[in-house]
Amino acid sequence: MKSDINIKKLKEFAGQSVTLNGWVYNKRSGGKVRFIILRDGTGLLQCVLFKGNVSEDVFERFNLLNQESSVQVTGNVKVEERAPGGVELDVTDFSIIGNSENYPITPKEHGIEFLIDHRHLWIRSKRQMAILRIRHRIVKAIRDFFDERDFTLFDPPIITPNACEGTSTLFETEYFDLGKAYLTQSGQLYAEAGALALGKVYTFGPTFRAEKSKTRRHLTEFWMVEPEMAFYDLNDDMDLAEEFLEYIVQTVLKDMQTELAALERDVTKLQKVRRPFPRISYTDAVEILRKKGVDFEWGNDFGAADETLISEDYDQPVLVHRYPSEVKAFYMKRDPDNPKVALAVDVLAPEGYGEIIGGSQREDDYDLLLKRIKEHDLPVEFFDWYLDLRKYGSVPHAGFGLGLERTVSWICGLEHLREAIPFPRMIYRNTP
RNA sequence: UCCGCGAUAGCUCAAUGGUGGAGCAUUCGGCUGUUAACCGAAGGGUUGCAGGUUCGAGUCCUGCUCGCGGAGCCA
Repeated sequence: MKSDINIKKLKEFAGQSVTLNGWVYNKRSGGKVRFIILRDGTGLLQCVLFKGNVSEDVFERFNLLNQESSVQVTGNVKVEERAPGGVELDVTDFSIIGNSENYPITPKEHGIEFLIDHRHLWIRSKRQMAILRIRHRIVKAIRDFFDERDFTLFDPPIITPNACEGTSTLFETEYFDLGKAYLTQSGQLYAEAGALALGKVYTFGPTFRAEKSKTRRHLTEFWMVEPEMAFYDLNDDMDLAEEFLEYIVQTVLKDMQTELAALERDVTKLQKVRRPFPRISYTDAVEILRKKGVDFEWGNDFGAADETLISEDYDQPVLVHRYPSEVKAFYMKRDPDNPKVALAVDVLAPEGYGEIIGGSQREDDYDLLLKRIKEHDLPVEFFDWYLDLRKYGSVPHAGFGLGLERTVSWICGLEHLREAIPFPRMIYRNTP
Protein backbone atom coordinates (compact mmCIF):
# COMPACT_ATOMS: atom_id res chain seq x y z
CA MET A 1 0.00 0.00 0.00
CA LYS A 2 2.60 2.57 1.01
CA SER A 3 4.51 4.45 -1.64
CA ASP A 4 8.09 5.62 -1.14
CA ILE A 5 7.58 8.27 -3.78
CA ASN A 6 6.00 11.60 -2.88
CA ILE A 7 5.16 14.81 -4.70
CA LYS A 8 8.05 16.74 -3.16
CA LYS A 9 10.66 14.52 -4.80
CA LEU A 10 8.72 13.71 -7.95
CA LYS A 11 11.10 15.61 -10.23
CA GLU A 12 13.69 12.88 -9.67
CA PHE A 13 11.30 10.44 -11.35
CA ALA A 14 10.73 12.35 -14.60
CA GLY A 15 10.00 9.96 -17.45
CA GLN A 16 9.11 7.09 -15.12
CA SER A 17 5.80 5.50 -14.23
CA VAL A 18 4.97 5.98 -10.53
CA THR A 19 2.12 5.32 -8.11
CA LEU A 20 1.18 8.00 -5.58
CA ASN A 21 -1.22 8.03 -2.64
CA GLY A 22 -3.10 11.18 -1.74
CA TRP A 23 -6.25 13.24 -1.71
CA VAL A 24 -8.09 15.27 -4.35
CA TYR A 25 -7.29 18.90 -3.56
CA ASN A 26 -9.41 20.15 -6.45
CA LYS A 27 -10.48 19.01 -9.90
CA ARG A 28 -11.27 20.63 -13.25
CA SER A 29 -12.51 19.24 -16.52
CA GLY A 30 -12.57 19.97 -20.21
CA GLY A 31 -14.43 17.79 -22.68
CA LYS A 32 -11.58 15.44 -23.51
CA VAL A 33 -9.08 16.38 -20.80
CA ARG A 34 -9.55 16.29 -17.05
CA PHE A 35 -7.36 17.45 -14.19
CA ILE A 36 -6.96 16.18 -10.64
CA ILE A 37 -4.96 18.36 -8.27
CA LEU A 38 -3.48 15.76 -5.94
CA ARG A 39 -2.38 16.53 -2.38
CA ASP A 40 -0.16 14.10 -0.47
CA GLY A 41 1.09 16.18 2.44
CA THR A 42 4.41 17.00 0.77
CA GLY A 43 2.98 19.17 -2.02
CA LEU A 44 0.37 19.57 -4.73
CA LEU A 45 0.51 17.86 -8.13
CA GLN A 46 -1.53 18.30 -11.28
CA CYS A 47 -2.62 14.93 -12.67
CA VAL A 48 -3.97 14.85 -16.24
CA LEU A 49 -6.43 12.42 -17.80
CA PHE A 50 -6.56 12.49 -21.61
CA LYS A 51 -9.51 10.83 -23.23
CA GLY A 52 -7.93 8.12 -25.40
CA ASN A 53 -4.82 7.78 -23.23
CA VAL A 54 -6.83 6.06 -20.54
CA SER A 55 -9.66 3.54 -20.73
CA GLU A 56 -13.22 4.85 -20.95
CA ASP A 57 -13.77 3.29 -17.54
CA VAL A 58 -10.95 5.30 -15.91
CA PHE A 59 -11.97 8.48 -17.74
CA GLU A 60 -15.55 8.27 -16.46
CA ARG A 61 -14.40 7.36 -12.94
CA PHE A 62 -13.20 10.98 -12.72
CA ASN A 63 -16.83 12.02 -12.25
CA LEU A 64 -17.02 10.10 -8.97
CA LEU A 65 -14.21 12.15 -7.43
CA ASN A 66 -14.97 14.91 -4.97
CA GLN A 67 -12.83 17.39 -3.13
CA GLU A 68 -10.71 15.41 -0.59
CA SER A 69 -11.56 11.94 -1.95
CA SER A 70 -8.57 9.73 -1.17
CA VAL A 71 -7.02 8.09 -4.20
CA GLN A 72 -4.15 5.99 -5.48
CA VAL A 73 -2.92 7.32 -8.81
CA THR A 74 -0.56 5.72 -11.34
CA GLY A 75 0.93 7.61 -14.24
CA ASN A 76 3.99 8.91 -16.04
CA VAL A 77 5.94 11.82 -14.58
CA LYS A 78 6.26 14.58 -17.16
CA VAL A 79 8.20 17.83 -17.01
CA GLU A 80 5.57 20.41 -17.94
CA GLU A 81 6.02 24.16 -17.86
CA ARG A 82 2.28 24.82 -17.74
CA ALA A 83 1.84 22.86 -14.51
CA PRO A 84 2.37 24.50 -11.12
CA GLY A 85 5.54 22.97 -9.69
CA GLY A 86 7.05 22.15 -13.06
CA VAL A 87 5.98 18.50 -13.19
CA GLU A 88 2.68 16.79 -13.75
CA LEU A 89 1.41 13.24 -13.86
CA ASP A 90 0.04 11.79 -17.07
CA VAL A 91 -2.46 9.40 -15.49
CA THR A 92 -2.80 5.86 -16.75
CA ASP A 93 -5.00 4.53 -13.94
CA PHE A 94 -6.35 5.49 -10.55
CA SER A 95 -8.56 4.05 -7.85
CA ILE A 96 -10.73 5.70 -5.24
CA ILE A 97 -9.86 4.65 -1.69
CA GLY A 98 -12.30 6.76 0.31
CA ASN A 99 -15.19 8.96 -0.77
CA SER A 100 -15.64 12.54 0.37
CA GLU A 101 -19.11 13.92 -0.11
CA ASN A 102 -19.87 17.60 0.48
CA TYR A 103 -16.47 18.56 1.87
CA PRO A 104 -17.20 21.67 3.93
CA ILE A 105 -14.20 23.82 3.01
CA THR A 106 -14.70 24.88 -0.59
CA PRO A 107 -12.10 26.68 -2.73
CA LYS A 108 -13.77 30.00 -1.93
CA GLU A 109 -13.48 32.35 0.98
CA HIS A 110 -14.60 31.38 4.46
CA GLY A 111 -14.99 33.23 7.71
CA ILE A 112 -12.59 32.59 10.55
CA GLU A 113 -15.25 31.10 12.83
CA PHE A 114 -16.17 28.49 10.23
CA LEU A 115 -12.54 27.65 9.56
CA ILE A 116 -11.68 27.26 13.23
CA ASP A 117 -14.74 25.05 13.72
CA HIS A 118 -13.31 22.88 10.96
CA ARG A 119 -9.68 23.13 12.06
CA HIS A 120 -9.27 19.35 11.66
CA LEU A 121 -9.94 19.83 7.93
CA TRP A 122 -8.60 23.37 7.55
CA ILE A 123 -5.07 22.05 8.16
CA ARG A 124 -5.35 20.29 4.77
CA SER A 125 -5.30 23.60 2.92
CA LYS A 126 -2.17 24.88 1.23
CA ARG A 127 -1.63 27.82 3.53
CA GLN A 128 -2.10 25.84 6.72
CA MET A 129 0.18 23.05 5.51
CA ALA A 130 2.89 25.64 4.80
CA ILE A 131 2.57 27.15 8.29
CA LEU A 132 2.69 23.78 10.03
CA ARG A 133 5.74 22.72 8.04
CA ILE A 134 7.52 25.96 8.96
CA ARG A 135 6.55 25.41 12.59
CA HIS A 136 8.18 22.00 12.40
CA ARG A 137 11.33 23.45 10.86
CA ILE A 138 11.50 26.10 13.58
CA VAL A 139 11.18 23.43 16.27
CA LYS A 140 13.99 21.45 14.65
CA ALA A 141 16.14 24.58 14.33
CA ILE A 142 15.61 25.32 18.03
CA ARG A 143 16.67 21.84 19.04
CA ASP A 144 19.63 21.80 16.65
CA PHE A 145 20.82 25.16 17.94
CA PHE A 146 20.97 24.06 21.56
CA ASP A 147 22.10 20.51 20.88
CA GLU A 148 25.07 21.81 18.87
CA ARG A 149 26.06 24.05 21.79
CA ASP A 150 26.25 21.38 24.49
CA PHE A 151 22.86 22.06 26.00
CA THR A 152 20.89 19.18 27.51
CA LEU A 153 17.15 18.92 26.97
CA PHE A 154 15.61 19.05 30.43
CA ASP A 155 11.90 18.32 30.82
CA PRO A 156 10.23 20.11 33.72
CA PRO A 157 6.99 18.89 35.32
CA ILE A 158 3.72 20.11 33.87
CA ILE A 159 1.77 19.64 37.09
CA THR A 160 3.13 22.00 39.71
CA PRO A 161 2.14 22.78 43.30
CA ASN A 162 2.35 26.55 43.05
CA ALA A 163 2.19 29.49 40.75
CA CYS A 164 5.69 29.77 39.35
CA GLU A 165 5.89 33.52 39.15
CA GLY A 166 2.92 34.28 41.32
CA THR A 167 1.36 36.56 38.74
CA SER A 168 -0.69 34.79 36.09
CA THR A 169 -3.95 32.99 36.66
CA LEU A 170 -3.35 29.26 36.30
CA PHE A 171 -5.43 26.24 35.40
CA GLU A 172 -6.30 24.47 38.63
CA THR A 173 -6.88 20.81 39.33
CA GLU A 174 -7.35 18.58 42.38
CA TYR A 175 -4.28 16.44 42.98
CA PHE A 176 -5.36 13.39 45.05
CA ASP A 177 -4.93 14.09 48.78
CA LEU A 178 -2.42 16.87 48.27
CA GLY A 179 -4.96 19.52 47.45
CA LYS A 180 -4.80 21.92 44.56
CA ALA A 181 -2.24 21.63 41.79
CA TYR A 182 -1.72 23.77 38.70
CA LEU A 183 -0.70 23.38 35.10
CA THR A 184 2.70 24.94 34.58
CA GLN A 185 3.06 28.47 33.28
CA SER A 186 6.81 28.10 32.85
CA GLY A 187 9.49 25.47 33.35
CA GLN A 188 12.02 28.07 34.30
CA LEU A 189 12.44 27.47 38.03
CA TYR A 190 13.05 23.79 37.34
CA ALA A 191 15.41 24.69 34.50
CA GLU A 192 17.50 26.63 37.02
CA ALA A 193 17.92 23.43 39.01
CA GLY A 194 18.84 21.71 35.74
CA ALA A 195 21.43 24.35 34.85
CA LEU A 196 23.15 23.98 38.20
CA ALA A 197 23.31 20.24 37.56
CA LEU A 198 24.10 20.07 33.83
CA GLY A 199 25.56 23.49 33.09
CA LYS A 200 23.39 24.45 30.14
CA VAL A 201 19.87 23.10 29.69
CA TYR A 202 16.73 23.92 27.77
CA THR A 203 13.14 23.03 28.39
CA PHE A 204 10.71 22.73 25.51
CA GLY A 205 7.07 21.98 26.07
CA PRO A 206 3.54 23.28 26.45
CA THR A 207 2.67 25.89 29.04
CA PHE A 208 -0.71 27.08 30.22
CA ARG A 209 -2.18 30.42 31.16
CA ALA A 210 -5.75 30.79 32.37
CA GLU A 211 -5.72 34.53 31.73
CA LYS A 212 -8.84 35.70 29.99
CA SER A 213 -6.76 37.16 27.21
CA LYS A 214 -8.72 37.82 24.08
CA THR A 215 -6.23 39.06 21.53
CA ARG A 216 -4.42 37.81 18.46
CA ARG A 217 -1.25 37.42 20.53
CA HIS A 218 -2.56 35.02 23.17
CA LEU A 219 -3.43 31.35 23.52
CA THR A 220 -4.29 29.55 26.75
CA GLU A 221 -2.01 26.67 25.75
CA PHE A 222 1.23 27.47 23.96
CA TRP A 223 4.73 26.11 23.52
CA MET A 224 7.77 27.70 25.00
CA VAL A 225 11.48 26.93 24.83
CA GLU A 226 13.48 28.06 27.85
CA PRO A 227 17.28 27.82 27.91
CA GLU A 228 18.97 28.28 31.27
CA MET A 229 22.73 28.64 31.67
CA ALA A 230 25.01 28.54 34.71
CA PHE A 231 27.77 31.17 34.79
CA TYR A 232 25.92 33.45 32.35
CA ASP A 233 25.25 37.09 33.12
CA LEU A 234 22.69 39.32 31.39
CA ASN A 235 25.07 40.21 28.55
CA ASP A 236 25.86 36.55 27.89
CA ASP A 237 22.12 35.89 27.93
CA MET A 238 21.44 38.63 25.37
CA ASP A 239 24.30 37.40 23.16
CA LEU A 240 22.75 33.94 23.12
CA ALA A 241 19.24 35.25 22.40
CA GLU A 242 20.58 37.21 19.43
CA GLU A 243 22.51 34.32 17.96
CA PHE A 244 19.50 32.05 18.55
CA LEU A 245 16.99 34.27 16.73
CA GLU A 246 19.33 34.84 13.81
CA TYR A 247 19.88 31.10 13.50
CA ILE A 248 16.15 30.29 13.49
CA VAL A 249 15.23 32.95 10.94
CA GLN A 250 18.12 32.23 8.57
CA THR A 251 17.50 28.47 8.76
CA VAL A 252 13.84 28.90 7.82
CA LEU A 253 14.81 31.28 5.01
CA LYS A 254 17.27 28.73 3.64
CA ASP A 255 15.14 25.60 3.94
CA MET A 256 11.52 26.73 3.61
CA GLN A 257 11.42 28.92 0.50
CA THR A 258 8.48 27.05 -1.05
CA GLU A 259 6.38 27.45 2.09
CA LEU A 260 7.30 31.12 2.59
CA ALA A 261 6.32 31.74 -1.03
CA ALA A 262 2.99 29.97 -0.49
CA LEU A 263 2.36 32.37 2.40
CA GLU A 264 3.45 35.33 0.24
CA ARG A 265 5.82 36.32 3.02
CA ASP A 266 8.02 39.33 2.28
CA VAL A 267 11.35 37.55 2.82
CA THR A 268 13.41 40.74 2.43
CA LYS A 269 12.20 41.62 5.94
CA LEU A 270 13.52 38.31 7.26
CA GLN A 271 16.82 38.62 5.40
CA LYS A 272 17.60 41.68 7.50
CA VAL A 273 17.51 39.65 10.70
CA ARG A 274 21.28 39.58 11.13
CA ARG A 275 23.37 40.35 14.18
CA PRO A 276 24.04 42.67 15.86
CA PHE A 277 20.54 43.58 17.00
CA PRO A 278 19.88 46.95 18.60
CA ARG A 279 20.03 46.96 22.40
CA ILE A 280 18.35 49.71 24.34
CA SER A 281 17.55 50.11 28.01
CA TYR A 282 14.00 50.41 29.28
CA THR A 283 14.75 54.02 30.17
CA ASP A 284 15.86 54.71 26.56
CA ALA A 285 12.69 53.04 25.31
CA VAL A 286 10.59 55.33 27.50
CA GLU A 287 12.39 58.30 25.91
CA ILE A 288 11.60 56.94 22.43
CA LEU A 289 7.93 56.71 23.37
CA ARG A 290 7.90 60.25 24.75
CA LYS A 291 9.55 61.59 21.60
CA LYS A 292 6.76 59.93 19.64
CA GLY A 293 4.19 61.74 21.74
CA VAL A 294 3.19 59.00 24.17
CA ASP A 295 2.51 60.20 27.69
CA PHE A 296 4.43 57.38 29.35
CA GLU A 297 5.33 57.20 33.01
CA TRP A 298 8.64 55.58 33.97
CA GLY A 299 7.84 52.43 35.92
CA ASN A 300 4.94 51.13 33.88
CA ASP A 301 5.11 48.12 31.61
CA PHE A 302 4.78 48.54 27.84
CA GLY A 303 1.49 47.76 26.12
CA ALA A 304 1.22 46.21 22.67
CA ALA A 305 0.99 49.62 20.97
CA ASP A 306 4.07 50.84 22.88
CA GLU A 307 6.06 47.80 21.77
CA THR A 308 5.21 48.51 18.14
CA LEU A 309 6.32 52.13 18.48
CA ILE A 310 9.62 51.09 20.08
CA SER A 311 10.44 48.48 17.45
CA GLU A 312 9.13 50.17 14.30
CA ASP A 313 12.36 52.06 13.55
CA TYR A 314 14.43 48.88 13.41
CA ASP A 315 14.67 46.03 10.89
CA GLN A 316 15.99 43.59 13.46
CA PRO A 317 14.48 42.41 16.71
CA VAL A 318 15.14 44.92 19.51
CA LEU A 319 16.51 43.91 22.90
CA VAL A 320 15.07 46.07 25.65
CA HIS A 321 16.89 45.54 28.93
CA ARG A 322 16.88 46.70 32.55
CA TYR A 323 13.17 47.05 33.29
CA PRO A 324 11.87 48.53 36.54
CA SER A 325 12.06 45.67 39.02
CA GLU A 326 8.51 46.37 40.17
CA VAL A 327 6.97 45.18 36.90
CA LYS A 328 9.17 42.10 36.68
CA ALA A 329 9.19 38.70 38.38
CA PHE A 330 10.57 38.14 41.87
CA TYR A 331 13.47 35.92 40.75
CA MET A 332 15.14 38.51 38.52
CA LYS A 333 18.40 39.94 39.84
CA ARG A 334 18.58 43.68 40.39
CA ASP A 335 21.20 45.73 38.65
CA PRO A 336 24.01 46.42 41.17
CA ASP A 337 24.49 49.83 39.51
CA ASN A 338 20.83 50.74 39.84
CA PRO A 339 18.67 48.65 42.20
CA LYS A 340 15.50 50.18 40.74
CA VAL A 341 15.91 48.07 37.62
CA ALA A 342 16.12 44.33 37.11
CA LEU A 343 18.68 42.58 34.90
CA ALA A 344 15.88 41.58 32.55
CA VAL A 345 15.57 41.61 28.79
CA ASP A 346 12.59 41.44 26.46
CA VAL A 347 13.09 40.94 22.74
CA LEU A 348 10.57 42.70 20.53
CA ALA A 349 10.12 41.23 17.07
CA PRO A 350 9.99 43.54 14.03
CA GLU A 351 6.84 44.39 12.06
CA GLY A 352 4.77 44.87 15.19
CA TYR A 353 4.91 41.26 16.34
CA GLY A 354 5.82 42.30 19.85
CA GLU A 355 7.47 40.35 22.63
CA ILE A 356 8.81 36.98 21.53
CA ILE A 357 11.45 36.55 24.24
CA GLY A 358 11.50 37.41 27.91
CA GLY A 359 14.55 36.66 29.99
CA SER A 360 16.81 37.72 32.81
CA GLN A 361 19.77 37.07 35.00
CA ARG A 362 18.41 35.32 38.10
CA GLU A 363 18.83 36.37 41.71
CA ASP A 364 21.60 34.13 43.02
CA ASP A 365 21.82 35.46 46.59
CA TYR A 366 19.91 33.44 49.18
CA ASP A 367 18.90 36.28 51.45
CA LEU A 368 17.82 38.64 48.67
CA LEU A 369 15.77 35.91 46.98
CA LEU A 370 14.04 35.00 50.25
CA LYS A 371 13.26 38.67 50.78
CA ARG A 372 11.70 38.95 47.29
CA ILE A 373 9.59 35.84 47.81
CA LYS A 374 8.20 37.35 50.99
CA GLU A 375 7.68 40.75 49.37
CA HIS A 376 5.60 39.11 46.65
CA ASP A 377 3.50 37.25 49.28
CA LEU A 378 4.50 33.90 47.81
CA PRO A 379 4.30 30.77 50.02
CA VAL A 380 7.90 30.27 51.13
CA GLU A 381 7.39 26.54 51.82
CA PHE A 382 6.93 25.86 48.08
CA PHE A 383 10.23 27.56 47.33
CA ASP A 384 12.44 25.61 49.74
CA TRP A 385 13.98 23.59 46.95
CA TYR A 386 14.42 26.70 44.81
CA LEU A 387 16.20 28.49 47.66
CA ASP A 388 18.46 25.44 48.07
CA LEU A 389 19.95 26.28 44.68
CA ARG A 390 21.30 29.46 46.30
CA LYS A 391 22.52 27.56 49.33
CA TYR A 392 24.66 24.89 47.71
CA GLY A 393 27.14 26.33 45.24
CA SER A 394 25.14 29.27 43.94
CA VAL A 395 26.44 30.84 40.73
CA PRO A 396 25.38 33.71 38.48
CA HIS A 397 22.99 32.26 35.95
CA ALA A 398 20.56 33.48 33.34
CA GLY A 399 18.06 32.31 30.79
CA PHE A 400 15.12 33.29 28.65
CA GLY A 401 11.88 31.96 27.25
CA LEU A 402 10.89 32.07 23.59
CA GLY A 403 7.22 31.76 22.66
CA LEU A 404 7.05 29.27 19.81
CA GLU A 405 3.72 30.37 18.33
CA ARG A 406 4.68 34.04 18.40
CA THR A 407 7.89 33.15 16.60
CA VAL A 408 6.03 31.08 14.01
CA SER A 409 3.52 33.88 13.64
CA TRP A 410 6.25 36.47 13.03
CA ILE A 411 8.30 34.40 10.60
CA CYS A 412 5.18 33.35 8.65
CA GLY A 413 3.70 36.85 8.77
CA LEU A 414 0.43 35.69 10.35
CA GLU A 415 -2.39 37.93 11.54
CA HIS A 416 -3.28 35.71 14.46
CA LEU A 417 -1.56 33.18 16.73
CA ARG A 418 -4.34 30.64 16.21
CA GLU A 419 -2.91 29.63 12.84
CA ALA A 420 0.53 28.91 14.33
CA ILE A 421 -0.50 25.75 16.25
CA PRO A 422 -2.46 22.71 14.97
CA PHE A 423 -5.32 23.01 17.46
CA PRO A 424 -5.39 26.40 19.20
CA ARG A 425 -6.79 26.68 22.70
CA MET A 426 -8.39 30.04 23.41
CA ILE A 427 -10.62 31.48 26.08
CA TYR A 428 -13.89 30.63 24.35
CA ARG A 429 -12.72 27.55 22.46
CA ASN A 430 -11.37 24.13 23.37
CA THR A 431 -12.63 22.23 20.30
CA PRO A 432 -11.97 20.58 17.94
C1' U B 1 -13.63 41.95 33.45
C1' C B 2 -14.21 46.40 30.18
C1' C B 3 -15.03 48.79 25.16
C1' G B 4 -16.60 48.14 20.01
C1' C B 5 -18.80 45.13 16.01
C1' G B 6 -21.65 41.18 14.22
C1' A B 7 -25.36 36.74 13.52
C1' U B 8 -29.75 36.06 6.37
C1' A B 9 -29.06 29.19 1.78
C1' G B 10 -23.76 24.18 3.27
C1' C B 11 -19.99 28.67 2.73
C1' U B 12 -19.02 34.15 1.66
C1' C B 13 -22.21 38.11 1.35
C1' A B 14 -26.51 41.54 -0.64
C1' A B 15 -31.64 43.16 0.19
C1' U B 16 -34.93 52.22 1.13
C1' G B 17 -40.07 49.39 6.90
C1' G B 18 -43.47 46.80 1.32
C1' U B 19 -42.94 39.57 -3.31
C1' G B 20 -35.62 37.40 0.71
C1' G B 21 -31.24 37.54 -3.99
C1' A B 22 -26.01 36.63 -6.05
C1' G B 23 -21.29 33.96 -6.26
C1' C B 24 -19.15 29.44 -4.61
C1' A B 25 -20.48 24.33 -3.12
C1' U B 26 -24.12 20.20 -4.64
C1' U B 27 -26.90 17.62 -8.97
C1' C B 28 -27.54 17.55 -14.42
C1' G B 29 -25.78 19.17 -19.40
C1' G B 30 -21.60 21.44 -22.64
C1' C B 31 -16.28 22.19 -23.81
C1' U B 32 -8.97 18.74 -26.00
C1' G B 33 -4.63 22.35 -21.53
C1' U B 34 -7.47 23.93 -17.19
C1' U B 35 -4.78 27.19 -13.12
C1' A B 36 -10.10 29.46 -6.92
C1' A B 37 -11.26 27.01 -14.98
C1' C B 38 -15.38 28.53 -17.88
C1' C B 39 -20.72 28.39 -20.11
C1' G B 40 -26.06 26.78 -19.33
C1' A B 41 -29.91 24.70 -16.03
C1' A B 42 -31.98 22.79 -11.34
C1' G B 43 -32.63 21.96 -6.12
C1' G B 44 -31.56 24.56 -1.65
C1' G B 45 -34.43 29.58 3.70
C1' U B 46 -38.39 28.98 10.99
C1' U B 47 -33.34 35.75 8.38
C1' G B 48 -29.43 33.28 16.21
C1' C B 49 -33.51 33.06 20.45
C1' A B 50 -37.68 35.60 23.13
C1' G B 51 -40.74 39.69 23.29
C1' G B 52 -42.38 44.65 21.53
C1' U B 53 -43.69 48.88 17.88
C1' U B 54 -46.33 48.76 13.02
C1' C B 55 -51.59 47.69 8.29
C1' G B 56 -46.81 45.29 7.31
C1' A B 57 -40.19 43.75 10.44
C1' G B 58 -34.29 40.42 7.71
C1' U B 59 -34.60 45.86 8.43
C1' C B 60 -36.87 49.78 14.14
C1' C B 61 -36.89 49.00 19.93
C1' U B 62 -35.80 45.85 24.55
C1' G B 63 -33.64 41.53 26.68
C1' C B 64 -30.83 37.07 25.99
C1' U B 65 -27.36 33.58 23.58
C1' C B 66 -23.18 32.86 20.67
C1' G B 67 -19.10 34.69 18.03
C1' C B 68 -15.37 38.29 16.25
C1' G B 69 -11.93 42.48 17.13
C1' G B 70 -9.38 45.34 20.79
C1' A B 71 -7.72 46.60 26.06
C1' G B 72 -5.60 44.64 30.56
C1' C B 73 -2.23 40.25 31.74
C1' C B 74 1.72 37.98 29.35
C1' A B 75 5.36 34.36 25.54
